[in-house]
Amino acid sequence: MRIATFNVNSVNARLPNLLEWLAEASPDVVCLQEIKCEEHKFPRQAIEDAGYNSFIYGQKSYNGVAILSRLPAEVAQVGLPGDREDVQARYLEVEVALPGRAVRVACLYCPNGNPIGTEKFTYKLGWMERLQRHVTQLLSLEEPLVLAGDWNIIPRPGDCYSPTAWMDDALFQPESRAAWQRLLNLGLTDAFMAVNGGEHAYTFWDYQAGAWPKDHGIRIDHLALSPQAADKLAEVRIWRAVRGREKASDHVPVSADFDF
DNA sequence: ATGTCGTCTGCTAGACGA
Repeated sequence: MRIATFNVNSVNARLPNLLEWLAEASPDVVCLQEIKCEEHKFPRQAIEDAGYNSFIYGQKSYNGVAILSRLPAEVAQVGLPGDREDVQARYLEVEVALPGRAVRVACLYCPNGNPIGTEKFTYKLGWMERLQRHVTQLLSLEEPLVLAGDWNIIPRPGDCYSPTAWMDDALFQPESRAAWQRLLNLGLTDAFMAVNGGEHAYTFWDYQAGAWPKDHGIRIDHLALSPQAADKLAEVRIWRAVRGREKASDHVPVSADFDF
C-alpha cells in the first residue's frame, strides 16, 4: 500500500500536474494540502475519473486539505479538537478500510508561522500543541496511523541547504523543531529518516530567487508513523522530478510504501 | 539581487500568504 503527501498549492491550478503524478505513482491514498478552494470548487469528477474518492476540508483562498483514496474510507475527524469556530482548514483524518484491517490516515497542513515574534508564530505553536494532544489520544488506539502532510518544520540542519539562511525563519526555530521532536517522542517514526536519513533531501524549493535551479531546498513534508505502521514500512520516495515540470507546485510529493 | 506564484477584491493592479 502506497500512502503519499503532496502540497499542491491550489488543486485547480495544479490539476494537470496532480493527474499526471497520480498516473505515474499510482498511490492508494494521497493527502493534499493548500487546495485553496471550498468543497464545491474541488475537481472531484476529474479525480474520480482517475480512480479516487475525495474527502475534502476546504476553505476559500487559503489552506484547505483533502484526502484521495482508491479504497473505501470514512471521515474520522475534521479539524483538530480544540480548534475555534473560525478555524483554518488544516487537518482531516480518515479511516481507510483494508481487507481485514483499517489504517488511519491524517492529512495535515501545519501553520507556516512567519514572521517570528508575531501572533502567527504563536498560532503555529498552539496548533502543534493541539496536534500533540490529539495524537496522544490516537496512539492509545494502537493501530496503524500515518500522519502525512506539510509540517512547515525543518527538523535538522541537514534538512536545508544553508542553516544560517533559515535561522530567523519560523520553520527552523528551536520551538518549532522541539514541537516536532515532542511528537516523535510519543513513539512516532519519521518515515524518511527510518529508511533513508540522508542529508539535503528536499521536498520544497521556493519559487523565488532561483531556489530550484540552485537546489536551495528544504525538507518539510513528512510522514510520521505509529509503531503499527512503522513495522510495515518498506520504502520512502521523494518525487523530486515533479518540481522541474511545467507549472509545478513549490512542493513535491513524498510517498511511503507499506506491507499492508 | 525578494529573481515567484496563486487567490481575492473589485479601479484589469495591489494586497496578502507562502
